Amino acid sequence: MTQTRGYHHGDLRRALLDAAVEAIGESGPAALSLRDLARRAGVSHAAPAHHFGDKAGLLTALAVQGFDLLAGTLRDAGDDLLAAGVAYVDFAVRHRAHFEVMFRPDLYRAHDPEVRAASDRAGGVLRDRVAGLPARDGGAGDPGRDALAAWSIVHGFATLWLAGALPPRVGDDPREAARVVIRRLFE
Amino acid sequence: MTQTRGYHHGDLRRALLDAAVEAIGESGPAALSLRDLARRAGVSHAAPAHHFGDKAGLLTALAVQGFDLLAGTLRDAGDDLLAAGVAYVDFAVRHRAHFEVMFRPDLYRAHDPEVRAASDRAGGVLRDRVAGLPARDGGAGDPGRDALAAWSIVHGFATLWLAGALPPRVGDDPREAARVVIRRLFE
DNA sequence: AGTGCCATCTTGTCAATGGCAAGATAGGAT
DNA sequence: ATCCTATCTTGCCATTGACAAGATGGCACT
Repeated sequence: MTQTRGYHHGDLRRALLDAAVEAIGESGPAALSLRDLARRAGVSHAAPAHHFGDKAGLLTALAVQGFDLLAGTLRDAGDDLLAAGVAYVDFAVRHRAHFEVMFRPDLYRAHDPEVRAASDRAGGVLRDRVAGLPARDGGAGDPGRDALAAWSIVHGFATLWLAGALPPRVGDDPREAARVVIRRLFE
Repeated sequence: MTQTRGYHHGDLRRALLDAAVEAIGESGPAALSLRDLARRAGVSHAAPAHHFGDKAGLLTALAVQGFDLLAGTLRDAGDDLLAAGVAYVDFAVRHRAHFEVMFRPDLYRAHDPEVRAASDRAGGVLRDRVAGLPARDGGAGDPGRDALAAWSIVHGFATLWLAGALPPRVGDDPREAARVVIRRLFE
C-alpha cells in the first residue's frame, strides 16, 4: 500500500503531508523545503507541485487537516468547557506542526474555502462549549465575549508554551498547567 | 547623518532594521529576504552580513529591539493591570513586525543573552502589574498563576487578532475589544 | 485483448536567495 | 604620514521554488 516502488507512488499526497509534519516538527515551518519533502518521500523534486501547486498549496492542505483534527479533538473532549480548553492546549502540543501553520496565515491561502469551512467547524465546537456553560454569578455575560475570552486564554497559553516563553516553574505537563490557568476563568 | 552616499553608509545597522520592519509588515517574516533589505538600504547584497552575521542574527536584533519596546510600552501604560493588558495588545498591533518575530523562536537565536535579558525586562513589568492587584474575593490567588492567566489571555487575543482569526463582530478597534475581553478576568 | 486518454511523476532549466571568501575603501589612531 | 581596522563590495556556489516539456502507466472504452 505505502510501498513506494514503481513509477507511481500510490499515496504521494498523504506521504508528503506526513513528511511535512515531520519536517516542521524538526525545524519549524519557516525552514520547510518542498525539495526536502520530495526526498523524504523518495520522489523527484517536482512531484509535489502536481498535488499542491506550490508551497502555499501544501501548507493550505496542512491547515485544513489541522482544523479538522482540532474540531475532532474538541468534540471528543466532551461537553465541558474546561475539558475542551485543556484539549485545545493538548492539541497544540501534540500536533505542533499543524498548529504552528494554522495560525500563520501569511504561510498559506487562508481565504481558501476549504480552510474557512474547516476553521468554522472547529470554532463552532468551541462556541458550543461556551454556550453550554451555566450563567455566571454576575448575571448576563455576553456569550460572544465569553467565547472570545476562553479562546484567547487557551490560545495564548498554547502559543506561549510552544514558543518556549513560559518560565520553568510552570512544569512540563501542558494539560495540568493549562487546567490550572483556565480554571482562573471560573473563579 | 542618514545620507547614504559614499562608501560607508553611516547608519546601516539601523537602516536595515527599519527596512526589516517595513518588509515584514508587507509580507510577513517568512518572506523576509536579506538581499531585499540590502536593496532597500541601497547597499550591496553582502553588507548585512557584517552587522548581523546571518538572517537569524538580524532577527535576533529585531527581537531584542521588540522586547525593549514592549517593556517601555508596558511601563508607560501605568500601574493598572487592565491598562497594561490593553497596551500589550496595542503593542502587538502597532509593532506587528516586532511582535511576530519575538514569539517565533525558530526564526532567531532565542537563547542569545541579550534576548533573554530584554525578554525578562518585559516579563518583569507584567509580573509587577499583576502583583500590584488587590487580592481577589476568593482570597489567596497564586500570583504566579494570575500572571500566567493574564499573560495568556492578552497574548492569545493579540495573536488571534494579528492572525485575522477573530470574527468581524469583534470590531476594528483592538484596544476597545481587548479591554472588554480582559475585563472578563476581574468579574 | 487492444487502444487511446489522462493523471501522475521525471528531467531539465532559470531566477532568486543565503552564505562564504577575497578584495576595496575610508576614517581614525598612532 | 602611515597603519589599521571596521565597513562595504564583488564574485562565487549550493539550494530552493517554480515552470516547461517529456516519460510512464493505470484505466475506461471498444
